[in-house]
Amino acid sequence: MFSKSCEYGIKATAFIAVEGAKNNRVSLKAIAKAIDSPVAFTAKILQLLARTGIITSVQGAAGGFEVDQSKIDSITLSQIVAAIDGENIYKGCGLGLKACNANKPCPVHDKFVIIREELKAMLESTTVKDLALGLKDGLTYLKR
Amino acid sequence: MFSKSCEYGIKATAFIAVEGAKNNRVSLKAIAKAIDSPVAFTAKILQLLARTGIITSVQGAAGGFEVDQSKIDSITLSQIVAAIDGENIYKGCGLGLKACNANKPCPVHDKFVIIREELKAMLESTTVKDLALGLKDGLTYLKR
DNA sequence: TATAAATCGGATGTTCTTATCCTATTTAAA
DNA sequence: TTTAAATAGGATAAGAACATCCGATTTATA
Repeated sequence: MFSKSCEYGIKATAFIAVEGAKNNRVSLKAIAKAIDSPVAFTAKILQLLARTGIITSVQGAAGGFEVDQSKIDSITLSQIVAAIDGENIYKGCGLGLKACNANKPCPVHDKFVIIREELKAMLESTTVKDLALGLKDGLTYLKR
Repeated sequence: MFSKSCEYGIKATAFIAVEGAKNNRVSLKAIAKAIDSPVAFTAKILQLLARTGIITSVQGAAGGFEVDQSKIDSITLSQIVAAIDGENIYKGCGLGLKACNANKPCPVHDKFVIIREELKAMLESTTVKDLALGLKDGLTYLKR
């Protein structure tokens, strides 16, 4: 469904948010360990998320990554996915046709419209806070 | 959502079904032209679909591809997708975790279960006949 | 029976995603 | 002010997906 980059990005953001709630700034290494991802590759994704403003990076010794605690209610899964994979997952045609729309539908258009609308609604209504809540309480997991 | 191979496979099957309803056996070239896909690459996908039994291939002069008209009601989108992309789209975890399930859910598990169930239901309930109907009547399109 | 049209399938090439490596820069703290 | 710990980011490598090439095989038809 999502690219591996995107999966890492979602997990990383969730982890950073949880630790942030405990006032812990987390390092790249700690993130990669927590979400079981390759360190250097994860760095690229974190840089991208930082440039997009979804997370904040702090350079230098004792540096690391944070998510603005005042924003965890407004940053959505949709924004993370858009930053990494683009919006094609829930906007593009199910058969990859550029000209596909209600006026010139592909054979699966009507069937996919419903799914994609729901996917979009779900991504837009799920916040970083939502992701973090279960994690914080140990109800959900990030590994394997 | 699907791989490019899968998109070609779905389009090709739909096209073959429509022509089959008119008693036309279609060649690789004709298929690639109709669905605007690379010829040799499309050949591989058609071979795969033929091996899986979703379509039938006829070798030699005047050969080509067909779909058994008695099966167009029972062959589903789900089967085409499974043959080409596997079942991970609607079975796998949204974050790519192998151990993710209701007992050990990832942070997006509950949100995705609903979407994936609907996607699965949609793919399983959409038959080749469904795909072909709109095309036959010129209501849906395969190109661009 | 020879020919031409078609699929089959192995080998190879290209492009994109994923992953690694290494150096530069930043910054807290000794 | 030096050191060490950390992110930034360019360069490169490995792997998978996408695509092409070409010879082998099959088969209808002239």
